[in-house]
Formats: sequence, C-alpha cells, structure tokens
Amino acid sequence: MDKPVDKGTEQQILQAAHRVIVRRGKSGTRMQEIADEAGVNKALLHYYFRSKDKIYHAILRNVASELFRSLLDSLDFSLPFYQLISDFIRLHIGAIRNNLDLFQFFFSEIWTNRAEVLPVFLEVLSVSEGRLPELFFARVNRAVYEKEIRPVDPLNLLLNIISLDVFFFVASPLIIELMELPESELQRMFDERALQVTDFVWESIKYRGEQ
Amino acid sequence: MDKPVDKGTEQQILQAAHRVIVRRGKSGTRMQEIADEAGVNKALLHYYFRSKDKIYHAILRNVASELFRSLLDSLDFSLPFYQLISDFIRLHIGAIRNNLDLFQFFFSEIWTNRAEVLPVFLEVLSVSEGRLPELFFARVNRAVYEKEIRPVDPLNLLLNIISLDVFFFVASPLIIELMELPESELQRMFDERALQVTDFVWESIKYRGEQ
DNA sequence: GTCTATACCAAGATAGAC
DNA sequence: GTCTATCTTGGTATAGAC
Repeated sequence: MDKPVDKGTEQQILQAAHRVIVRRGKSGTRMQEIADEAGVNKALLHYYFRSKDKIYHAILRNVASELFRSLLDSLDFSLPFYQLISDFIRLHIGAIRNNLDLFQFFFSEIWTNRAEVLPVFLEVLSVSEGRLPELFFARVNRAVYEKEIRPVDPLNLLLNIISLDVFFFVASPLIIELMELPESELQRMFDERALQVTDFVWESIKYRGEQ
Repeated sequence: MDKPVDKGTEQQILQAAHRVIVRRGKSGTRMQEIADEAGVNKALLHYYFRSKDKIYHAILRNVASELFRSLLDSLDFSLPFYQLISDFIRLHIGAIRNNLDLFQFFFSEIWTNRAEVLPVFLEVLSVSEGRLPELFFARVNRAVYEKEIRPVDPLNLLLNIISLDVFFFVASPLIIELMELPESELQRMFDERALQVTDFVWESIKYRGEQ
C-alpha cells in the first residue's frame, strides 16, 4: 500500500525535522542535522520552508495536535464515576506512554520558549477541544451530589489526576537512576501505573458515608 | 556587613551566569548576555572560566546542590505518620515555590542535555543525601504494620506525593492559560496546595479498619 | 527540484595592549 | 585583571548551475 519510501521531499524533511527538533529542542537543532536525517541537501530546507523558524513552527503545530489528539480519546461521562476515572486514567497514561518524547519535548520547550510555544498550543487546543474540563467538572459535582464520592474540588481533582499521570513518566529516566531500579522493574511499574493511580485516587475520593 | 556590591569579578560572573543559564538553558545562553549582566567584558568570562562548557558545569553543580538542599530540610521520622507526610509535603512544596526557576530549568535541561546533566545531579545527590528514600520506606512499612495507614507500596506512595507536589508548580503557567484563571485565584491555589495535597493523600491511605 | 558553492553573521575563543 | 581587536567556527541563508 505504502509508496516505497518516497513520500515526497517535503514530507521527508518534515519527518526528519520532527525527529530532530523533538530530540534537540529549538536552539539545539541544526539545519544540517535535519538535512542529513532527511537525506537531502541543506539548501532544500530553505527552498521548502524559507527559514528555521518556519520549520520550527510547523513542527510545533504538529506536536501540539498530536499531543491533544492523544489526550482526547472519547470519554463516556455517563459511566459510573469509578469507571469514568478508571477509563480516563488508563487512556491518559496510554497516550503519555505512546508519546513520551512529545511530552518531554513539550516540557523542555515550554520554559525556554514560552512566548513562542504557548500561543501555538493554546490555538490548537481551542480548536480541537474546548470544554473537556467543564464536562469533567460538572460530572464531578454530580458525583458528589449523588454520593458516589466525597465532596472534592473538581479543579484540584483534575490537576491531581493529571499530576499522577504525567509526572511519573516525564520523570522516569530520573527515577531509574535515583532508585537504581532495574529496567525490568521499571517496565512493570509502567504497566501497573494506571491501576496504581486509579486505586490511589479512588481510595481518596470514594464515598464512605457521613464521617 | 556586606561588601558594597563588589564581591569580586568571579562571583559577579558566576551570579550572572546562574541567572542567564537558568533563564535560557545551555544552548540558549550567550556568553555576551552573561557578560552584559555581570557588567564585564566577554573576554573576562574566558579569563576566569576558559569556556562556556566550564561555566555551564559550575552552574549545574550550584543548581543541583541548591535544589537538593531545599528538599532535604530536616524531617522527623518519629512523628505520627499523618504529621510526617504533612510536614514533608509542606516543606517540599515550600522548597519548590522558593526555587521554581530552578525546577523549571532542571526539567528543561534534563531532556535536551541528559548525558551532561544526570551525572552531575547524581553525584551531588549521592554526597549530600543518600538514604532519605530508605528511611521513608521503612517508616511507611512501620505505619502499615502499626495500622496507621492501609497497606501501600512505599515507592509508589513516595512517587505519588512527589508528583502531586512538583507537577502543579512546574505546570502552573500552563494551568493559568488553559483554565483562564485570574492571577489571584492561582495565588490562592498556590497557598493552599500543601493542605490540598496532604488531604488528598491522607484520605487515600489512612487506616479505616478492616474493610 | 536538487545540488554546489558561497555569502553572511553570530557566537565562542584568543592575542596582546594597558 | 581588564579591555579592544581579532580570529575561527559553525550555522543560517542565498545565488546560480544543472
């Protein structure tokens, strides 16, 4: 089905640029490295994209939509609350594992390049999504009202879940070194992380009757 | 007490370098910017430090020890477990707030410069500390045994707490934009974060009798 | 469209006067 | 120890042949 390897030079360049920029960050990226990785001449990068800035922006938009697409897999807000957060955490962590490099890139660039990065992400986010938080907040409030869970602040709950999902993976290379875990053990923690988080969160919020 | 402003040129340069490197990251840093900020000539940077790499390494070690020092304020492991994690979280979050720029720098550099950054941090960590995790793990196991808390995996508990502490602050500029929170509201969340996390964690782990 | 060659410039580094 | 001037490198960008 696929054309052999030739997806057109422009695509070649874009894909190479994606890899290099995600790996090195903006100021660490060299046009030469992109050219090498794309198997074309440096001059061609400028022929197609005019400048490094232009390439960077193109990649930034790609990364942003990949990231958000990966986070917005369909959630069913009518499920029981335990099921909902269980699904949410599982999908979320799955997405993070599949796009670890993008998350790491994102957290690297957001500080050194905030002015450039934030607008792109906000724009992509606003078209692609918009009101996931509102839906979630409403569902949390209903769950409290219907005594599925104890009273909690929805925003803090969402942030807590995201913290537990994201940080572990973003920090994993560190954890490996600090804890001197064998690779196999880390792999196991990766696999179990979703269940672990779901359990931790649910134990914290589930309704247990008036205390 | 303090000498007026002249702490010696070398110190001037180090302090300027610290600010610039933390702000821009390694590859974003320009020797000229350091020189300007230190109020000296570019050539002097090389006179004192030979190369940009050397300066970067010096700053890296500084940052590493500042970060760890900030995280290792005395903990009293003989306190009741609730008191212990309450203290731990409060101290930890306090340290993060006071050194937000260092944390952000760290999470930026660790990905683009892993090979350079990790060894420095591991070395500084190994001399300055060593066995905080072990002490914590032992205390958790005792708390489980003595039915202060439900059975939990100590490593996961530690990682969960750190996630909840760190991520919120590292991601705060994003949260502001995404949630369109007013600055005042964010400030309030900052102030309450330690209590919020303590509550969330404690509700999850506290012993409630055989279920 | 793709290449070679080269212009141009910014940045790290050094020489040498003071 | 500090400066000015300069070298060198390497990176972005362009001109022009094919």
